[in-house]
Amino acid sequence: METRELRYFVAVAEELHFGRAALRLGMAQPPLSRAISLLERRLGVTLLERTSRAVALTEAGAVLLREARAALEAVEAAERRTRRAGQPRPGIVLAVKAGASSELLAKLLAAYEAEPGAVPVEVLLSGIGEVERLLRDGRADVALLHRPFNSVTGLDFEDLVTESQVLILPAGHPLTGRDHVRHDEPIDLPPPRMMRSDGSYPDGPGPQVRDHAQLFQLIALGRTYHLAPDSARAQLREDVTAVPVIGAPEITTVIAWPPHSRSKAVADLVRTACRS
Amino acid sequence: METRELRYFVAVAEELHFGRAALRLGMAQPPLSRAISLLERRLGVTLLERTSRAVALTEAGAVLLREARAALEAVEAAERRTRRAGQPRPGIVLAVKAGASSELLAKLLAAYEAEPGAVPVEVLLSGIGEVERLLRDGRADVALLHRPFNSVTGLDFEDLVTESQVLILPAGHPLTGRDHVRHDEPIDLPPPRMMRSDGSYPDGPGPQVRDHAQLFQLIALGRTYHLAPDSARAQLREDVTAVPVIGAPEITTVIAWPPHSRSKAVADLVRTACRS
DNA sequence: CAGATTAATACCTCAGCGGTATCAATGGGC
DNA sequence: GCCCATTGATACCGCTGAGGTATTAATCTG
Repeated sequence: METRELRYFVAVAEELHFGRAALRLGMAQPPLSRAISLLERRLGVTLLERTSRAVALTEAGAVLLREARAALEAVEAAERRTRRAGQPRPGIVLAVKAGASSELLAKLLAAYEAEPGAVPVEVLLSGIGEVERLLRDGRADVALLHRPFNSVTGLDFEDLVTESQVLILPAGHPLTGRDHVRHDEPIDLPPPRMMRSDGSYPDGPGPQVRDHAQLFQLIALGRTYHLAPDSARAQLREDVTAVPVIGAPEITTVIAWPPHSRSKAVADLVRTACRS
Repeated sequence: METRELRYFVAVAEELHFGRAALRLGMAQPPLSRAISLLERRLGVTLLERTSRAVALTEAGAVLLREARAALEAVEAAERRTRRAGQPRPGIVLAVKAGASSELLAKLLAAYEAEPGAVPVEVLLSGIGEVERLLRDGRADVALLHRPFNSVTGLDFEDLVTESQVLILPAGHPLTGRDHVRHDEPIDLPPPRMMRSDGSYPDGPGPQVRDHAQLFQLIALGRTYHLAPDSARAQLREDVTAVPVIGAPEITTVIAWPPHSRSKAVADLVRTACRS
């Protein structure tokens, strides 16, 4: 199977419409139809159930959609990482969830840069829930993220620090008088609805949130709240307040990397991180 | 990048010889040379350092070799899993290290088959160190393996049972009189040299071993020893003996699966395994 | 220095990929 | 119930580009 075929199939499977998929791929509909049916013939499997009015995925088609996405990400990753490695002075890209502990990051970078053989580290501040994708598709080589919030599925990782959680509330909120809240206490604010990596938002009450700046703005305006690791207190704005939460699962900051890409630079950075 | 280009590059990078690589790919040498240099031009990166006598990988070439192998495995996995899913009665393939606990396996299979909606499970007994590869390239959907012996790098897994280790020795060996040995005690036999997945063997003393049957044969002959989980005692031959080891790391049998492929059947099997 | 080895270049052929025109099937509106 | 819009499939054509053969250029060896 060629990546071209996979790209075609993913487009059709996502659009469930040959015309729109062809448009998205910048080609005409007939060759796309032909390519898909050729793919089906070669695999010996029906991927799409089509009537002349509608297209639906078969069971096998759903499997291929999942697998093809993963495979295409791996190919993209190969391309990106090779391009980076070919640069005159290749560095590594460290993805960090915007809003993660900046002291930890600063300490890590300082410690690594003091290492012999350190290469330039480009820090990529990434949006909510985007870090895993960056690692998988090769835009980043290594990342700091938070368990259990971020999924480390398919990644290698080492624990760095474990912290308790704090509840971040508007200044002057009734709960800010308390010295702690229990994790199961009801809060009279709706939870934020964080943007997913595909740009959609979960359903429910509460404001839609695209990034951390917006989140804190909304907290300050009294529209929502947020749970964060304890270290976030150091970088809070004046108009929001943190209250420790007891009974909530602890948050572990981990350093993660894609399983097979253990370049020396990544290995060094990981080792440095684990020592400090 | 197309998978064809990746296959070409991997062949050249492994052979470090355009002629042999072309032979392996079933094509002539000139179009292969051209394809590789076109790939380099498109990536804007030199992948191979060639003189008219020899070919060597550049730094970037080494990166692409690693990444391309992973990407090609993902594409192969997509193809295999889709083919399987398109079968009239698609089942799942469970890879088990030959020599792993057969009681656990039997119990798991029995429990799963009693589940509503269970699909046929094909058990694939696989060689030493081969299980991870089977999962990654789509020949298996889920596997039983042993931490920390098998690496679960890039896989999702759940712990099943944890056991202590036993030392497996020829019947009549002096240590078999003892009721335990310490993990750091010297043994007057050489360790077995297990075949690696690429067919090579580690250096050192001790016999080369291809599979478990051969291993136990060699133990019975007094040529080597073996460390195994406690449950292995149930399936020992008459002519070998197990002695508990104390102080050694425990062996955990885990059920593992590739991170993104959570089909319902795999999820059911995993849930069943964790409950029992 | 001659010959062997090996990658690159020149040139040719044709498979197959994509485009346009059209058909066939289906569902909705009146 | 009939017509038309919608949508995927088919037919056919043109051209890009992948692969083959012949040859050259460069380098190592005896």
